[in-house]
Amino acid sequence: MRFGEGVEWGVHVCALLAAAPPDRGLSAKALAEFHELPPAYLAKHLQALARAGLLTTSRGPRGGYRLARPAGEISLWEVAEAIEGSGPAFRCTEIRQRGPCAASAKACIRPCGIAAAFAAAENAMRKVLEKITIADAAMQAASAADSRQMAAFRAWLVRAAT
Amino acid sequence: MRFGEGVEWGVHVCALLAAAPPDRGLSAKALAEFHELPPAYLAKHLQALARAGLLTTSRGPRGGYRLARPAGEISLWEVAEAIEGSGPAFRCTEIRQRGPCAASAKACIRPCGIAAAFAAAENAMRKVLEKITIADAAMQAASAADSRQMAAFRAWLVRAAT
DNA sequence: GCTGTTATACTCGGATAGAAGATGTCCGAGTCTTAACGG
DNA sequence: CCGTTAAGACTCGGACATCTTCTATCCGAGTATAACAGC
Repeated sequence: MRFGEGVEWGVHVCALLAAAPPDRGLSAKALAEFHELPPAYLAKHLQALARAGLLTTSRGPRGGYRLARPAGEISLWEVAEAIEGSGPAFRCTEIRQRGPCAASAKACIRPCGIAAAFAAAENAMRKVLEKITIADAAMQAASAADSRQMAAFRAWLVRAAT
Repeated sequence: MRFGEGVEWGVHVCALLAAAPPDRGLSAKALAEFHELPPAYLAKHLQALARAGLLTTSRGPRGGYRLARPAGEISLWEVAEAIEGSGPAFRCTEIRQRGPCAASAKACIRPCGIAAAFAAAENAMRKVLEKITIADAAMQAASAADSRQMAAFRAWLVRAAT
């Protein structure tokens, strides 16, 4: 059970976009450069975020990505789901209905208890991630940075927005 | 983010072993037959469970697997971890330390806020799964079964223990 | 000087390879059973 | 009739293929920009 690498990238990128001026998009190339990520592959995940409605895109020169909603209204769960897909983590294949002692189909109207347990666990995880927003992540990152890093960040922003 | 198929198999198999007589092991072949699972592949997961100390093995004729502990002391989390591995679901690669605005190593003594958020979410899921035991799963399965299925199960048990 | 047009460069978007992990299968090592054999 | 022993069959254990998913990359489609020519 593991999250793909793209989830980490997606959250960091969204936090970066939250700190950028909202009237101006950041290109995939700039976003990749900021974290030294492979530009083409990051672009793939950015497309997934755009398809999910978390980012809006502008093409052409001075185009790029920006947050589709205020950062406080985008949860970490939405980002993870946009990149990883929306299926449940535990997929019950109903093996109780197979084999020599198969349960009758009538008895299987209620979901399998094991699947229900994992679904409850996944819900608990989802609830935590739904309560944490991109704004929270950006705030934490900003508070952890010293003045030197903040100055470097501002300088990078104006350069990336050229 | 998803659990492998082996986790489902492992939990079902452990629940089955919980219902079997504790003085007598069940072979991998019998366990596979019960759910119509590929025997060789299920054996692989059974080995993982044995390595993790959840099952004990006996070789030779009339050998097989049995629970190493009472079913009420084996949690679903332990089963999942034994099969999937113990690493964290979200692995922070510290991309904040890379790029033109890299955070200083000194500022990174405290863990990344994003990684902490995902770790908290994973802990929430783990806590739920730690509270649910194999005994609970076996009980639910038994209560969902009708009398016909219970009779078939008992008949299968004596045949598998031949 | 202003406006319309056109060429350009920059951006996203989906289609296309490669690597890693999960899935599935096989045969050898080990051991308990069992039955034959000798005492 | 009993103890010993050796063969046999059954079991687990790890090494060996196959396949899906994740990772990584490239080139074409589309658009705002900016230069340029005409008025």
